[in-house]
Amino acid sequence: MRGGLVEEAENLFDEMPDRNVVTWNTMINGYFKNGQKEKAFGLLGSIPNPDIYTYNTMISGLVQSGDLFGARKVFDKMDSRDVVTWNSIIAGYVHKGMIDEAMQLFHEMPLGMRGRDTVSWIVMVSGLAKEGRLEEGVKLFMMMKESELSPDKATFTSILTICSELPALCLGEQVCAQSIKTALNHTIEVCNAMITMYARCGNMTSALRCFSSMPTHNVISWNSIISGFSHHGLGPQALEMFEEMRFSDVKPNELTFIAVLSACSHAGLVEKGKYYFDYMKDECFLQPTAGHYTCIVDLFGRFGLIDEAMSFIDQMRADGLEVPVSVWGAILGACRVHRNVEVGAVAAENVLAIEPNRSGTYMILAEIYASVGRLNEVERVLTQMKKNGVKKQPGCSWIEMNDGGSVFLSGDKSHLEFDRIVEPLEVLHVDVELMSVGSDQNLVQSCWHSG
DNA sequence: ATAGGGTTAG
Repeated sequence: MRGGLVEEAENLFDEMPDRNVVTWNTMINGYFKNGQKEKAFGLLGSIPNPDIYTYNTMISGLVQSGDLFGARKVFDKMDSRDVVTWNSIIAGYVHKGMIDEAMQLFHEMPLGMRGRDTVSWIVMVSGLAKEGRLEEGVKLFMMMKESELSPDKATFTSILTICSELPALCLGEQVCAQSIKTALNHTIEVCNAMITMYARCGNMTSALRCFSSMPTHNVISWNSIISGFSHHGLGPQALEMFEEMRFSDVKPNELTFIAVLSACSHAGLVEKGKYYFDYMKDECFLQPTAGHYTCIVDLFGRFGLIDEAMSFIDQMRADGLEVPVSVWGAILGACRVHRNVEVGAVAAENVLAIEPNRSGTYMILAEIYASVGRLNEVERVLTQMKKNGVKKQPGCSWIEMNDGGSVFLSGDKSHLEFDRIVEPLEVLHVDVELMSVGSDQNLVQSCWHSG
């Protein structure tokens, strides 16, 4: 049934001498899995004795084919629902990004023995996380622990991912400890989530320890550790891991090469970057995506090879590919660092043609003009930005500490401890300036800007 | 026997 063999399943089904409700349900599920919604409804109309599995299959099939309201109709008509019924319809709302509606159903569903279970909780926790409502996800996870349900490996995976996005090392380490208690800390999905959590919280030592202690690795494990090193500017270590991966029996995928190419970019390894790009196409038969082109253009551009980056764009066009906005963005960033006014103007024009409402593009272009003293042009760009009704949002950052949080807005000095906070920042700034003395000024600046 | 969930980039 799975591999597109619907017709064969159909024939078998038609010829079966004694079909029972399980056979019917399996057939309905198969139709949905093969995108044949109408045939599924056809069977539903002729099934002699539908049971709760039949309706649950309909709900999940409709949800997965994107028809939430069709699923809701089935849900409303049912006179007895079980926990799977509820979880399926809740997952449907989550799938559509209607998280508040999902939450309402989560509160309405029955509690107790056959009611709200681990799956119900995790659907809501991961649903909140998908919408970026990470703190609410954590709160719900805490509430789940207060109930008598114990987390399983999907729960750990999901909450560790939230920790990596916040990021929240303390909570992440607590969750790791809990997973050890339940002996789920060696399952591949939980380990992969741990690697990402440690990496994104800045602890590559623990990330590597976790990776090394895993019994087996899959492509996600490798991608997680490689991109972890890459993210921290540890290009050589990232490439070392990739070379190790080539000796394993796990095949790299598109994401592996995003990590590898951006590692080359951060480490300034132009030749290696070119080599891996060709290796990906010619040896692994992977079609480069917009993301890969962006990495390679970023690699050239960061190193000041703007002409080479531009000829790469020509090559893309010659291959009949659209030049994605991210590629022009990479060129623009390179022109800022290397003060290339001519190409910078072209890149900005191309970015603005696709995304006219991003204030950052205007600001970078103005900065490029300012850096070479063309103040009339600076004025012109800022006027154009205003004319197009684009407003620059003030920069904003926040930090949470033991006794509460603090929010900072660019230009705002109203924080009670402003002076005490700014002092070490100024020391840091002086340190960076000192670093640039006696070394290549441009290089340090490029690191600073691309931070 | 048949139905519901989780992991990798920027």
